[in-house]
Amino acid sequence: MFRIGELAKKFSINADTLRFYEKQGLLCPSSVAANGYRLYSEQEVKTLGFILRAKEVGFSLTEIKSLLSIEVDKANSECSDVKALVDDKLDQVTAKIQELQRFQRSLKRLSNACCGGHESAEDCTILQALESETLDIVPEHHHE
Amino acid sequence: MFRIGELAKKFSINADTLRFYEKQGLLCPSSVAANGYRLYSEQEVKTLGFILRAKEVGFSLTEIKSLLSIEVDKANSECSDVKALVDDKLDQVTAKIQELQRFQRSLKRLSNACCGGHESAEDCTILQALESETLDIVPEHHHE
DNA sequence: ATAAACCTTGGAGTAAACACAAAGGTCAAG
DNA sequence: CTTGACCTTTGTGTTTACTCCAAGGTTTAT
Repeated sequence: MFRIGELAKKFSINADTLRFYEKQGLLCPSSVAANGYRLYSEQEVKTLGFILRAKEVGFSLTEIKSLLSIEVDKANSECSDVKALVDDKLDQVTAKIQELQRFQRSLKRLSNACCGGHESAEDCTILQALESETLDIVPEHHHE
Repeated sequence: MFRIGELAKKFSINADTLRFYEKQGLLCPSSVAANGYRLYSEQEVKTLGFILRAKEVGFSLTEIKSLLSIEVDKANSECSDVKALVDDKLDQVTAKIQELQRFQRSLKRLSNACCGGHESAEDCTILQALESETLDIVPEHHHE
């Protein structure tokens, strides 16, 4: 059995995080000692590993709670339940990537259009684009 | 001159958002009427457009504040200042995309390994992978 | 005169995932 | 017997970008 600090150290996380997960209903100690200390068994070690791996692939704590509720009651759950959670997450992640890629394209376009030198920002193409209603790059204009 | 509700409507945003931007130091009304109503001029219309376009390319309000402080003092700023903000943002966005793509790859791997059918979750490859210390897909095991 | 549709300020609430601080109990070592 | 390293609970703070609410003043239309 592990005390909270031991379990935390084992996974390089904060003991507060374990208390937080407990409050969120993700990971409860298997027992509590007479002195009030939380005690965790090998089962909780496994579950915590599960939680942290689920985090590694992008699941939120709420989603992990859903995964865990299936995990503890596998017999009454179906593959499709699990896969649905993964596929929902996949859709979310894909949508977010697409949004960020739009940002990335726009930012690259702005960056490439700008000389980035010590010239005055008065003629900066980036600022001009942000001023333009269409976010367009204004063609270079040479002063005579 | 526009009252707050008029300006909000013009840009399809909430009047509360304009008050919020004001509190954040992004957009102040050009004057206040005798009755206390905020009044916005064409200049603020332009600035609000600038703010919203900067948001469209992914800038946070804090970053937009930096952009605006350059925008209002172009003469004493350089292209390099503006480009640095864009390039910093580009790096952030790129890093975030990479993180999400790692999630995406893992999630796809999990999804593809799972039958997603009405089989019991007891043999679900997704759960097995999350249980495995290495997040590996466990090869299919047929019961005899 | 009154109702609707504005406007004001101030402050609270939301999500996410913790980190941290305060005040105090517990335990092993020296 | 005291020190230090644990542990407990409770509650607050962080970040971002709003959104909403309450209580009240103003304006416009009928």
